[in-house]
Amino acid sequence: MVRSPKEVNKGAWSREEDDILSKYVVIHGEGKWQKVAQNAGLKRCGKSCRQRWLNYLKPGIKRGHISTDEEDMIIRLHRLLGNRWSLIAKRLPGRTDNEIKNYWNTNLSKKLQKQPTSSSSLPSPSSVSLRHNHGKCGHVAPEAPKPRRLKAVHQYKILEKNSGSEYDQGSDETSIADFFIDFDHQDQLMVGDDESNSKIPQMEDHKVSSTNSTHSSSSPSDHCHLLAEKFDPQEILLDVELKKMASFLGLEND
DNA sequence: AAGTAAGACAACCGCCGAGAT
DNA sequence: TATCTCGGCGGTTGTCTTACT
Repeated sequence: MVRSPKEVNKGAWSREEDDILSKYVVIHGEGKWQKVAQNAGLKRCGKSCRQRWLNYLKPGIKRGHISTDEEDMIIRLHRLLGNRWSLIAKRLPGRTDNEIKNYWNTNLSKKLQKQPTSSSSLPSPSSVSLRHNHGKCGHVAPEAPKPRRLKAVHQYKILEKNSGSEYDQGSDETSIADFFIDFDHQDQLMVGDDESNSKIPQMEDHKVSSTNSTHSSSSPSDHCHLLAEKFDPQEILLDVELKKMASFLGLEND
């Protein structure tokens, strides 16, 4: 019998698999997911292991019942950031991008669509539309520019070339939409991670220890601090833009 | 009670960037 | 410098559950 050398399980994870993965990661730590899958004896691809761990098994993950506070936060952040679920998730300790994404697609997008188009009708960076296949839930409109991860370093280099002048001259008039299309907030928002980033309000009611434990303060963070310094003028600008946007959206009180 | 539609969510897929070699 | 590998991300799909007829 000829069998493919790699037998890979698909579909729902069993409790046994969860146990194996949890124990392995607790002992050996995260990372090298391909090896995790191999060494732990899981017939799963590395990606699958990573996703399972990050979304369900990792300590500190909150599941179910998204509070109104959290919901409100998701809505606001989505207005600002679009479908940047990972970024949004960073603002909601214990929540995963996948969960927020699902929650948005199944609940919030519809809820917002039902709402009158007065205050909350500003097209978000990636405007909400009905899912096309079954008309089930909202997704990015086909014509909307796909949110793509851009390179912070790239932006930083551009800024450096222009001595930071590109964005502090006349950019006040830049439309919010253009701003989102031309300039990606994500990486700047990520700079300095949660603790140092206060451009967007963060849920205060929980401090999840795991977020601290995963925050390495070695060389990568040095790099981040460096970037944060380089980005300073822009961060100020970002703050201004966010305030403008908040004002535009009637969210000044944030 | 059975069948069907809609909802909810877990998981997969493909793309991309960063780092290693 | 080019290529490869890994990890991260967002979009999409599959499946199970619930509501409705």
